[in-house]
Amino acid sequence: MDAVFKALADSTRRDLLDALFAEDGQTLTALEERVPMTRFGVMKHLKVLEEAGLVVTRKRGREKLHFLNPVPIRLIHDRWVSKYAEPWAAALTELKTQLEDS
Amino acid sequence: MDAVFKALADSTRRDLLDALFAEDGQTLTALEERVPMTRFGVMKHLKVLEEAGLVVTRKRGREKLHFLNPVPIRLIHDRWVSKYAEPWAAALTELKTQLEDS
DNA sequence: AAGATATGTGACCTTAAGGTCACATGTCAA
DNA sequence: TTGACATGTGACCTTAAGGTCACATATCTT
Repeated sequence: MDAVFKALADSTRRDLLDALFAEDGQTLTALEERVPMTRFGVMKHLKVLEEAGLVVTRKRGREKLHFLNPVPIRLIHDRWVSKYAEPWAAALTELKTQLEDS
Repeated sequence: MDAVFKALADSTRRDLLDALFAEDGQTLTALEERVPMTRFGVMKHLKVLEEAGLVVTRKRGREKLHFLNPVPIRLIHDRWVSKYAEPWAAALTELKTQLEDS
């Protein structure tokens, strides 16, 4: 899970995930144009995302297609974010209840 | 928001947030004991967390009390995580519906 | 077969992150 | 008011992250 957090820490990588969210299965060359960086930088970032399980790939001839895998984000949501986000929602609910009672 | 992602990227900092989640308002010396590191390392991490808005502090005499602020995590949940997590939930719901229909 | 296209690898550079320490400041308590 | 306690600051070191490039390999196309 640490690898996922670390992967999400870089804005370029989050942009790449956004690009794949908008259009899945893109090739390296296609992704390169979405980001102000050379092909090699993008490759490194994609490797980090892949090793974190956030991106999964498939080769088609000489091309490498990149697909978004939302499962790790989902896991972080369930096992981490919700822990901090839910008490907030609970507090709001309680506040709402108190307001309605008054 | 980038600062929040970067702050969450380090496991020591996540441990510190956990410690504050378990017991809010802890002092630096108290937090130091929860983590295998000198006081100075903890100070740096707390500074990062504070600058990201994840921790808010109050001074009481010579002590500095640290409080967890869940709002940035909530924002990341709403503006980022949910984007990737919800389609997954939607897919599960759809699958569930299809199974029930068959 | 040959050139164009798509991706891979390793070396390399620069900067910043993570961590420690010597030293300094502020505050409490007897 | 002196010593113990809590925190702050700046210098310093080491490692890794982010990025580029020269070069190599694989694949398509004609």
